[in-house]
Amino acid sequence: MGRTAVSAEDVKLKLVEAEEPDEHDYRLQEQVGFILRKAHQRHVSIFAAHIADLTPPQFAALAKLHDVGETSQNQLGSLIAMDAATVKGVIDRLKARGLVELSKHEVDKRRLLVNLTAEGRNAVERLIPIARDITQETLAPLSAREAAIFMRLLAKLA
Amino acid sequence: MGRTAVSAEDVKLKLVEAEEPDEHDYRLQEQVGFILRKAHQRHVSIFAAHIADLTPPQFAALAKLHDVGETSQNQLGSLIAMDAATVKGVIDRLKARGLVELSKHEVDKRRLLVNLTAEGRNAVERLIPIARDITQETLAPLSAREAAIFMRLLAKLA
DNA sequence: TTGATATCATTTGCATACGAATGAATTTGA
DNA sequence: TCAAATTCATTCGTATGCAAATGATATCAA
Repeated sequence: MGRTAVSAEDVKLKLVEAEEPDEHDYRLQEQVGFILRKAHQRHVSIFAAHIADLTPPQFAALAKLHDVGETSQNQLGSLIAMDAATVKGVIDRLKARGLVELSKHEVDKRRLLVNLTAEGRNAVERLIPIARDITQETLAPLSAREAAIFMRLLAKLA
Repeated sequence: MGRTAVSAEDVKLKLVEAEEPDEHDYRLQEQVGFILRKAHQRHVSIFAAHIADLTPPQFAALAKLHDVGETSQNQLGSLIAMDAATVKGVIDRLKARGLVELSKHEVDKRRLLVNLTAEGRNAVERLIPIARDITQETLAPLSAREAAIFMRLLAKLA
């Protein structure tokens, strides 16, 4: 058989077939959201291996309180990227363990002030060096140069 | 006053003071875990804005089932980085909505096979283009070049 | 001043996420 | 072969994480 006429139909069919892999071929493992979730999971796991009795959000609350001192619950939440409902649970648990204490704002009666207790302060100061190790271990798969680039780009995303 | 004797005590004191900022100055906002958590939060929020009736883990389960076909619940879990307890909840909810169906493995009676229903398959195929948009929007703060670098480094971390 | 808005906190409901314990079924190895 | 170890799935308990509704208080504006 020699040359055969190529109809518009054939061309269309060919194009559709060529598009098909692009259309259906969705690689979950390459999507940023999926990998972000896995990287976060890995970090939480490293954190737990070093600090067994606090979660990352709990430590974040303590570290931020250590940094800024007394604040309202909501204000603290916005400093550590937690909504009101979430921060309440975290603070409740820290309070139950004696690491923070709560008091009412004298002037604005809506506000609930949060403070580190002496024990909470000791805990943060003891844990900060360990937290640095956790950061290091999390970034360990990257060279120093790569880690610096990664942190810059990650910050742009967050 | 002219030159004063400098004791070993003074030098030590000076060193301790110099270390202090390094010791206590822990910048939560610069720690990889904290930013990773925020980046993940942002992604979930973008996802929810585009796909209101499924969560990222639910979509991950559907997309992976679409990719690999029938698998056991645990196997699916390992493919999408979910432990057995978590994947069970996700699959239960997808089943309740008619997007997946379950059956027993003929040979290995321990296994629970998971499959897309016709409705589930339609849903995934409809959503995949939207999921691509979500990936794009998540990476939008980065240039194409930066995004490529970021994905390479993120994959190393996860 | 007072009525509308906004802010702070709480509660409820739902959805991951994971450790630990348990039970059923399968595989391994002595 | 058969006891030990492993795998698959379920359940329980605890901890984020967020939307939505609610109540109390504060601020703003007409």
